[in-house]
Amino acid sequence: MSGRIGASTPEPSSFFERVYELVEQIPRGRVATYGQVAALLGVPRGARAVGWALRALNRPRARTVPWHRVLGAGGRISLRGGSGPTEQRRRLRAEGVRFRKGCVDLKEHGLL
DNA sequence: CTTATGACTTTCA
DNA sequence: CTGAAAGCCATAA
Repeated sequence: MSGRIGASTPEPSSFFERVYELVEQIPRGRVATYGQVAALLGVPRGARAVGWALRALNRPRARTVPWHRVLGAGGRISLRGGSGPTEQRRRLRAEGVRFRKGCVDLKEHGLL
């Protein structure tokens, strides 16, 4: 490591790490949308990129990232197919999140 | 460098 | 409400 970045600099290697860090900071009982996460990262239009980061969690190397706290626009579950949506809904419910017609109230659980 | 994919979002019919 | 299309971002090949 010659002249590499400062050791005390968290320096995220990729956009992924930034997403993980942010999602990990989401308090229990609270939910955020892809667009919100992307916006907080500085990319209001990077909702897709955020989806890519979470999708990587599917892989066996996943860390303790509460991906189930990330929903689509309007607090709606974007995941489709597989046991994704079911698992997410189940976990959120276990955290005290109330569902409204299959959607979550961002007014109550939104990041504010 | 270009191409293709995707756990997104918004708009139009 | 449902369905389709376009736009934008990041990564992998």
